[in-house]
Amino acid sequence: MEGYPIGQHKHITPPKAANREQRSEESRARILKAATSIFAEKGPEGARVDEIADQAGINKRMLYHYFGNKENLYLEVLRYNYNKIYTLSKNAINLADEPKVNVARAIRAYFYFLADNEAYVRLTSWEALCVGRFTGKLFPQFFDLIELEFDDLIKDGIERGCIRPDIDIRQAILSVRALCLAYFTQRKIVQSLWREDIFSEEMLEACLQHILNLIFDGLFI
Amino acid sequence: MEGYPIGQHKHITPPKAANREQRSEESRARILKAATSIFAEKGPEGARVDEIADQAGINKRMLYHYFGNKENLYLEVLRYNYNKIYTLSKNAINLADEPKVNVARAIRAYFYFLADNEAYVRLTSWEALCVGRFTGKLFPQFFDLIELEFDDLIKDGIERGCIRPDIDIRQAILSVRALCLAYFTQRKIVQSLWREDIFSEEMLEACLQHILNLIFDGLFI
Amino acid sequence: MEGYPIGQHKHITPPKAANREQRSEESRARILKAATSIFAEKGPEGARVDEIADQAGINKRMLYHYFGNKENLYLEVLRYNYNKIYTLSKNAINLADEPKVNVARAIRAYFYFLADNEAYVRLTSWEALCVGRFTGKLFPQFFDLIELEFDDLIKDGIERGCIRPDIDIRQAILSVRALCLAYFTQRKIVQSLWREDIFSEEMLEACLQHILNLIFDGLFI
Amino acid sequence: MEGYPIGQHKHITPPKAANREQRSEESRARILKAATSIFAEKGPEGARVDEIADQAGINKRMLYHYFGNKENLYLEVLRYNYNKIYTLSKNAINLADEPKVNVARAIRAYFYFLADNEAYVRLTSWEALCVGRFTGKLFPQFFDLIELEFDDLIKDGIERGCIRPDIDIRQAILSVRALCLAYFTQRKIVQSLWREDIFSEEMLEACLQHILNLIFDGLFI
DNA sequence: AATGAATGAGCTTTCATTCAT
DNA sequence: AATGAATGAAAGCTCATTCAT
Repeated sequence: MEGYPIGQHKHITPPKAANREQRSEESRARILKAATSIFAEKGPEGARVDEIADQAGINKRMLYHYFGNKENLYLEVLRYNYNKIYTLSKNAINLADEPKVNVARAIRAYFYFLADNEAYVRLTSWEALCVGRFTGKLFPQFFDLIELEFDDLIKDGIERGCIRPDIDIRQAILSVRALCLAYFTQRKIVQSLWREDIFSEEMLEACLQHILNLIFDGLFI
Repeated sequence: MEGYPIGQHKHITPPKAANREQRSEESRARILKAATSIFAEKGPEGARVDEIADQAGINKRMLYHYFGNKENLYLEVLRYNYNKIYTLSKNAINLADEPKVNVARAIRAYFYFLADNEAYVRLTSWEALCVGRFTGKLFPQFFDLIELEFDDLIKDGIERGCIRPDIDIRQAILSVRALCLAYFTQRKIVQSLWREDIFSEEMLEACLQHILNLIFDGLFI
Repeated sequence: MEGYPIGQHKHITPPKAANREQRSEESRARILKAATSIFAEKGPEGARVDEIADQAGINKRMLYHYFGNKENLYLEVLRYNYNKIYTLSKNAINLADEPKVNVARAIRAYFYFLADNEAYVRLTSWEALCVGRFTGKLFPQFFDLIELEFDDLIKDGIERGCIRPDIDIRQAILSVRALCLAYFTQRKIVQSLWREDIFSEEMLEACLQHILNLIFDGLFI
Repeated sequence: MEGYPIGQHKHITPPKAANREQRSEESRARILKAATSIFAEKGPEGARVDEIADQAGINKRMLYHYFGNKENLYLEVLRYNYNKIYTLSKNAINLADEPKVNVARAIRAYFYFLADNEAYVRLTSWEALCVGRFTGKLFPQFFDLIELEFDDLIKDGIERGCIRPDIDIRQAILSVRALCLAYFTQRKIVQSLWREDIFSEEMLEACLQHILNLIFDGLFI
């Protein structure tokens, strides 16, 4: 629609084909983006194919051309969004650092990722609820990866004597995950209870500190 | 519901009206029960009125007679199920005991309530996601009530010097809630990761202990 | 519900039966009244049996007991309301008077009857439209009666030389009927066009005069 | 609808888009036609969407695609049919002619329009009855237009001394309308009373003459 | 005579998906 | 590659009517 950058449309040998491919890629991306926002907002059952097509600005038929059907599109949306967090967790850990530093950094990274990615937060929530009805088979795989990632870290912490040796790693991960997600899954409810703006820098940081304190020291003295 | 005044329940002539009313009440209850299970399972959008009527063993028309429409039925289901936890929380606290004991008892009660009431767990999850689309105005009220309940308890704990004075009560409640719920909202996913049966007595108790440890001491030494 | 008037329940030999009959008659009447107003307002298709029962303050089941079904109730309503006008037309004509006086009196009686009986006006309108779908076989009978009534009057007028001899009686009746009905069938539309209150005494009289002028002299000079 | 600019309609390559648009327009028209006949026959409440779709030979879904919902379709039907008469009334009056000629011509045009457009006759009747329940807001607008149209004509007649000066224009219009409509709204009833075929040329002309006589001279001598 | 509970058929409307170009 | 028109199955809801007391 915006046309080609001037002087570029002759560069690649079979221009039309390349162009087609490019536009095709663009369409796919637009669909995926629209689908992400709508599936996140309304869930796999509430989302309407028409609405997605509309928001993507493409013909509904193309959506079927690229993604087959609604369920498959939903799956693709999940895959697309889950990949984001995977790359994230990879960079958070550096075994050269102290365990506490690593854990704090990983939690911080995760927490702010969630703050920035409402769609991700909601998609995982929908999936947790729709397990068995609408896929729900994708997330466990990612959980496994994360467990793998943290496994070494926590074992290292236990060896170095700074993490309780009786910790169940899976439970620990689940707990951290739950603590971080809570603010964002309950976003609107929480917002209505708090007086302040939850998404202010200070508030987010305060929440994160609360979580870190809890992880490191518990609520009781 | 109010029953007969004591001493009268053996009178021979069964009042016809009462019988009618009783059957009506029974039907309402059957609908509510079926609706609870199906709304919990499939959410407000995924649930089908036909299915609810079928499962309740009544004619769909009666459902509309008693509850007006689907959304209102959903609301009634929420009300009905939320009331359960409200009465629960009322009985958990006894300010004569030590704060730690109170907190442990309240968390335990809450945790096992969740373990026993999958429907409740799922209903709150749906509501968190559907806020603004399908009601979502009911839960905050209950949250308020719980906050009120715990407020005194935690303040008492702070005064007695066994709870960190810098604790934000609302965050603390949110965290405890999140930690307990996590096992059950992620039920199926978790189940697929754990080898053992999550709902075995030992496993449940282990999970609860993990949460209590975390609350009392954190993960780190 | 209000009980029997004190001291009266022993007067008539089989008291209960008489009373029953009386209450039964009362119920029938209440149903008929409610049905009239609702059928008039919403037509045979728009009317709801529930609404009629509600407005009559009786159990829906009784309505079926007394009238069999909706269509039959509708028919009974028509019969009941058509009878009113029949008795009316009987008293309007007196062959001793001059034809012009008779006609004026008959039209006046008819016009004011319509003004007072919105239900009648609307019921005939519905029936005209629903002919073949919901009865519509009742009105023609009444039309016949009226024709009979007027026949003599107009023939008399023709003989006496004050009515055009080439008049088609049936057309004349139809025209008068149409002219009178127009104000009331178009009631709401007309009301929205006129500034004044259509149902004020003066306005009604003015309309009637217009019709009489038209009948006696036409619009043109 | 606007057709191709003259001289272009023989171009060979049939533009695909145009073809599509054409088919779409055709479907819309088919729906409108079927809806007209069924709404006219059974009224806004009695008409069934399924029946309309069937008669139009299209899938019910398209009906909703084009017209949104039943009520809106009904409105569109009214608009479509009311337009016919509007264009009619525009051409009937020519102030160069004598008032009597103009009035006779207008009435004649109107009368035969009604004879040819049973749907129009019935639609206005339904609307008069359903005012406030199903729209009923469209007709008054057209009445206003017609009033405007005739206003000059009748004022002219009064000035020239051939129309009674005390005539209320609105009443006159209402009366003429009522007289003409009567034959057709009461069509089936009338038919059952008359021996002859009402829609024979002679009969129609006789009815029209009766109306004109009434307007010009009244029934009485 | 009177009633509340119950029903099945049918209504309007919605949705994911496919056809034809 | 892209599109508007079309579809059938199913959803939520309503209604006249009957059952059981």
